[in-house]
Amino acid sequence: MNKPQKGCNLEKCFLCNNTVPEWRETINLHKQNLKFKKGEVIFSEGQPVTGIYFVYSGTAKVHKKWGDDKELIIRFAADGSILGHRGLGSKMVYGVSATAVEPLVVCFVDIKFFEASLKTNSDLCYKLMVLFAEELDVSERKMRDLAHMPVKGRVAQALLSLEEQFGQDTGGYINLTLSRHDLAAFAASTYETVFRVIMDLTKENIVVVTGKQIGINDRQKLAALTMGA
Amino acid sequence: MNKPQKGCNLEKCFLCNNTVPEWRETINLHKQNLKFKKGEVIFSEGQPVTGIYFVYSGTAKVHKKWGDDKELIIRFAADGSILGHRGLGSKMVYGVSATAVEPLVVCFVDIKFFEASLKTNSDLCYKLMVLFAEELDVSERKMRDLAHMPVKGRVAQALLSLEEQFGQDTGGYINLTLSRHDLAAFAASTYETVFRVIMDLTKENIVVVTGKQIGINDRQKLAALTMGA
DNA sequence: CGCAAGGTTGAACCGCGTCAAGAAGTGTGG
DNA sequence: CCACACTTCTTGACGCGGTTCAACCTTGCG
Repeated sequence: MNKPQKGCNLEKCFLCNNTVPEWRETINLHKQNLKFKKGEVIFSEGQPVTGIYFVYSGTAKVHKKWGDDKELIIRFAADGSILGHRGLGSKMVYGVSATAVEPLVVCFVDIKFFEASLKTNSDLCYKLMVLFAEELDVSERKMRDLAHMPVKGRVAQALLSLEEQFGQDTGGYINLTLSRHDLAAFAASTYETVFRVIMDLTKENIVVVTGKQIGINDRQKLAALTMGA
Repeated sequence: MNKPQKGCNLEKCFLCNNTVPEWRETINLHKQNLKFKKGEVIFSEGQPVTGIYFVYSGTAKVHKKWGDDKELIIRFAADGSILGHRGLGSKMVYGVSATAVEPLVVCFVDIKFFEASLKTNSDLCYKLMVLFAEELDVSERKMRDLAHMPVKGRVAQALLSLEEQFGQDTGGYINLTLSRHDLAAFAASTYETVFRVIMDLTKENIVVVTGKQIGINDRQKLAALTMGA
């Protein structure tokens, strides 16, 4: 058994986790652990693809720009998530950006090596393919929501999915502190509108707000706002 | 060389095309050619997954419902496209519906057999994975467009992508006759609004309309409407 | 203490979805 | 071949949801 793994936490690494033990030593030769501070950019839309990242700890937002001052947050990547996997395929250019929203530790794997791993390790490839299928499913649901769901529903949906992904802290608040700007970008709306919606939800006792923390009181009612599907 | 292939057009079949020749006979045992008339449903959102479809000829829309009277068309599947591949993954339920918009001939492959093929044929699996990566890229771009692009831009985008996918007929019109309702659902808007936008574009000499046919005159100006990215 | 950055609120504007109603096609049966 | 019903097209008016702008009010920080 090869020891330190350069700090790699096997359970959280899609690559390590889906390959035979004999490969791990080789993998470690091609891995690189990286840290990012809050706000730091991991990679940017339009950049040539260099590799793929596995999140060990912290959180990153995956986002896409519109013009100079608008963005849409596609998803958040936390423990165990993969970043930059859309760099596969033909174009070899990142289609999205990734930025740390909480201090982030990732494992970087060179794209060439990752591609080679996929081609030789069919189980890894299959798992990744299934992951893609699931992400596509989510993505298409979101498209429909964006097209037809009013803002209040989108905010509700955003809060629910954040709680589902990050759980709650000891106070019952969603265990991710997000700037209101990010929340707006995630709900595909504007700062002011999201502010007003959250205020509404507070008055209706559906959510509780303390500073930047948001907690969900009435999941039932929140979910009702997302109906129509 | 095994002959008829039950009518399978190898060049257009992702499965046949990405597997070794020795497999083809086996594949043919698990294949089934099916025809659908315009308007017929291939599969529906929420149905359990039975298999995967390869389009030989004709066109289908892939769409998702919102409430009872609204839908969003995610994409169109034509020659060589795959339908129902999102049925992979864990849920085993179609997340979208597929409906023929032009008389359709498809090849149906049982999901169990397809999964087995993917697991034994790593090249096939890799190709599908790359296909997913590309679809995800498109899907995420569309999400951003839905969030930030005004209707006129989305119609422009819709027309450009339709022309790119289907080419033009002898008269220079987009080689797919689409009901205005479908066009609206594709541009994620309403019948009336799309009507007005198309009228605008006609007045500006950017597009030409004859009956249901739509032709693009000025790709430059259309593309300009989609800018902001 | 003062300035900057973000939070809070009001008001105006406007894109576009909705409704309604008439015109123009399309089909069907007598 | 016409009468009738029915769908699709076309256009106008209206109003709501949500973005935008701008002002004022906090809070943190050097």
